[in-house]
Amino acid sequence: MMIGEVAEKTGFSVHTLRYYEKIGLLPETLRDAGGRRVYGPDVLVWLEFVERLKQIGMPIRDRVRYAEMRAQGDSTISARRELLQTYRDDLAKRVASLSETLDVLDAKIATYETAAKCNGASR
Amino acid sequence: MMIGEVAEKTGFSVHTLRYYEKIGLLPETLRDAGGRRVYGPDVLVWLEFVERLKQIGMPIRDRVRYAEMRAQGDSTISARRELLQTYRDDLAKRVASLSETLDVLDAKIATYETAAKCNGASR
DNA sequence: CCTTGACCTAGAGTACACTCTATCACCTAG
DNA sequence: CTAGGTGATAGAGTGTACTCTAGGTCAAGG
Repeated sequence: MMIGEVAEKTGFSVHTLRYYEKIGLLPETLRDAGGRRVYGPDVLVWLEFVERLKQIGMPIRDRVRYAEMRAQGDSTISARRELLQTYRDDLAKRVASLSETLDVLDAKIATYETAAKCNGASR
Repeated sequence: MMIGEVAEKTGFSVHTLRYYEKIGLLPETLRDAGGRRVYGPDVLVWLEFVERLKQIGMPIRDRVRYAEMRAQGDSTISARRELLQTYRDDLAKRVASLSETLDVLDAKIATYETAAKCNGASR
């Protein structure tokens, strides 16, 4: 796979993919004779996971840290577990809080609908 | 209430509160004889809601837009409802996706624990 | 051959949302 | 009456995470 295809499949832009490689979030890839990056299919799985880490609000620095540990192999497993655990617990709280906000929004929207109806009826 | 007290009660910094006023996210407040802002208790309720809008990822521009509509009164109710509805629907999707990610993380953490145990047993 | 399009690098620029600095005014307690 | 704390303004600076530009290489199709 060339970089354009990876971009298309993952939703990251070509620029972003090169940027991710530069900061160490993606491993350095093989190059073809012309110096162009050639990716294996594994990168898609990894990028999908990175996208998840991004969506839970893990800052890029920690994503890089995680990527570096992953590259170092099994010796970093417990550190990786701890890192994920921290974000997992945080995420659980955030999901709870967001669910609550969902209810608040629904209530607010409901009052707006009532208000609109009353206006409509009275005029 | 002076600005410091509002900051303490809401968790926003004094700087941020003044910034919010400048961009229109907070209404201009009354001032005392010395030119200092004097807030009523309502501002706490509003700021709590603003905080929620922030946490669901509404960009500050839309928060300001919402604040401006609110200040304009009842004529903007349906526009406000629409704006909230958009973010509500988005939020519902995000909550679902984050719950999924929570499962992914739990699974990952579980495999790390298994890996650690196996290593531990073999050594 | 030459154009088109995908790729390359290094590095500058952007958007967002604050966050801080410098410098000043005012009030209260010691 | 002065020191400390809180308030004020305008505007500069920061951190995060991209995003884009300039200037170039390379392979394939017309």
